[in-house]
Amino acid sequence: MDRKKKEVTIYDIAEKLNVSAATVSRALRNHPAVSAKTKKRINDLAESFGYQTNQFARNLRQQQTKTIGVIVPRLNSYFMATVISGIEHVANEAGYNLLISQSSELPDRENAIAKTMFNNRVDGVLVSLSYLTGSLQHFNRFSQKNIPVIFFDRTFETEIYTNIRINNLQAGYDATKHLLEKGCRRILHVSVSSTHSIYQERFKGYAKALQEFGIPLHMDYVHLGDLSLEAGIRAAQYALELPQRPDGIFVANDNCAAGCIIALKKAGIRIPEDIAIVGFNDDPVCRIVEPNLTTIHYPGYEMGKIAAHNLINQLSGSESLILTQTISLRSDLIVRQALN
Amino acid sequence: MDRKKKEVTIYDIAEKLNVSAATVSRALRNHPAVSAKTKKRINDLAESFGYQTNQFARNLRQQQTKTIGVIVPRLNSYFMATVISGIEHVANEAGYNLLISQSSELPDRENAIAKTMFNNRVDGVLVSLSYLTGSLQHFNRFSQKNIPVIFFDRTFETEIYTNIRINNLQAGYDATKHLLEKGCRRILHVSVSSTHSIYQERFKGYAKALQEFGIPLHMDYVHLGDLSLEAGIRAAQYALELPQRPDGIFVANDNCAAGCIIALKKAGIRIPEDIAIVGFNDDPVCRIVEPNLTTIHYPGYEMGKIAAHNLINQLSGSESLILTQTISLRSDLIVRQALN
DNA sequence: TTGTATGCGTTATCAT
DNA sequence: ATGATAACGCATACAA
Repeated sequence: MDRKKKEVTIYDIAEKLNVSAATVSRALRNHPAVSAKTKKRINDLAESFGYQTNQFARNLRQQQTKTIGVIVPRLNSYFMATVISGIEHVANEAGYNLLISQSSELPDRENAIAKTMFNNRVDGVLVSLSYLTGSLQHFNRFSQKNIPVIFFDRTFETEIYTNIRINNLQAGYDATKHLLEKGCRRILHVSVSSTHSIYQERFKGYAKALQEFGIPLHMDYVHLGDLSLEAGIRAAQYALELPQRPDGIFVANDNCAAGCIIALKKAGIRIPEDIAIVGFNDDPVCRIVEPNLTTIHYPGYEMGKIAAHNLINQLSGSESLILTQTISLRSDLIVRQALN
Repeated sequence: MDRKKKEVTIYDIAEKLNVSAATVSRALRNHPAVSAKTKKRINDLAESFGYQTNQFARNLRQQQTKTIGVIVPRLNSYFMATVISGIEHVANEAGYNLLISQSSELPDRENAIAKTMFNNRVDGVLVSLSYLTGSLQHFNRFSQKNIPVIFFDRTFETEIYTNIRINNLQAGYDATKHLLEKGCRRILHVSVSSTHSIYQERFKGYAKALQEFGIPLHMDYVHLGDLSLEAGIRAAQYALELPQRPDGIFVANDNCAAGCIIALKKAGIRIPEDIAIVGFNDDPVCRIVEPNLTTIHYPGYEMGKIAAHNLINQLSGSESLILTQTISLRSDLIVRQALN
């Protein structure tokens, strides 16, 4: 390894200044039990030496890494970028680093990432699950060592971890009710075949709204795909092939809704006059697609901040008992498709 | 720190098996100088103990982290997600971890991130710069310690680092020439006020195409913003206020181009009949906006793979000399707005 | 306020 | 093929 030069250590500084390494160590961390004068001498020399603390030695000694692992299904959505910004904001302030990885919606990748992060001794983990993750057992390794794991957005029913999400039932209800109030009576619900309750909750909200309006629930009016833009195009085809064409569609994701709109318009359907559409997330695409998409605003940035806060609290808390809970954030309907 | 249980170490295994820690260490790493029999005994016990190597101790000892830092301006673009996927693909295969951070286009954040990564002793760094980064001196700390840094996409002219980019001049030329061939004669160029040559190169390509067609270059026909969707809307207003309304616009980013299209259509302009538009990147938004956007396809995934490959080669290379170079990837025009 | 001594868990060197 | 030992750089308990 001839590439790396020798590092400057606290011993080098100590020797030069005729103090002990312990004092240097303390001074560098601004420990109160060091005189202002020595602190200054030490810090000045450290600066001029270009000294950098060796995090490994520190980690090894302190048994903690000041690193938080973040596992998300995909990095390429506006929503995720927003959540991560929120996480970064809080983590940086508290002096934590982030180790970010994407599972690409692959449960196996998710497992591999969890293992890697575990081996790298992250202090805690923030996770949004892939669609098809069927169990949480790959996170057992963390819980066994009392390493906190918090799930956000794509969560899974659990007793032992904290979940942070929005009230998906309410959101699904609001979205569907909006369509009903606009006069829609045959509402298609486009979602994903996922193991996560959040999609089931959105469906329940949909069902609840229908029920309130005395409209029977038909499973023909529930179409499952992968919520991609392409899936939206397929959903549109499905909608048009239905014996009774829908007059409203509630899509569980904006990009998918955009695909839907495009395909429907290509088929000569007028939006929202013939079919009104509501999406989910409040992605920038809502303002690009025409007509602009009515959607559920999802507080991604806040979710990220809250998730990080919560995790860091658990980390710094003296409590050995981790209190698990479900935190629910508010989400609101944003109306954009003017009808009538 | 009562949260953490005591870790299992190689000593625990050694003691139980009546061998030395050195042997355990070797066996765990599959070192040839350990008999198959002992290897098996050790690995079996390690498994049942739930042993995990302590990366810090290893890092401390080996003076390397097997971690690559990735600094990007923003995580919320399809393009970046694609590049990162490419990086991850290669890094994972080679056993490297990724430390990903976004500068949010803030040079100060970029500097802070670089510092943090440096302190965390990343083995190497992959960077796409923020718009306003004016110098590369915050990366000096890396070069001083012979830690390789590679820039991709948003690069800066440099003699000491490797740059990976597309041929922006050619791309700008292709985009503009396409408009010219479609009959446009007053072409507005919308870009960003950035310190990076990539935008200057695109501009040069634009200028070169104009020249070839014998059209004088007017700086009134170059509009600088921040390439956001909103900037696109502003650019559209600018275009409409020009004494001679443009009949073509070459925008250096798809999202911005989408904003442009939306605003122009709202003003009653027909696209591409009145004004034809070409974007840059081949973002999914190209297929959502109407009419679909003609653009430059940018090989993000390949760029990510090449960047990671190159870095890892430098890392594992026995060469102490790092050969800096500029790698140029091919990019192609994708025509979507059918005109005539 | 400062110093001494030790351990964190691993790996490399040198013996055996 | 295996073992003993030192070293990586830092932080802490304890002593002074």
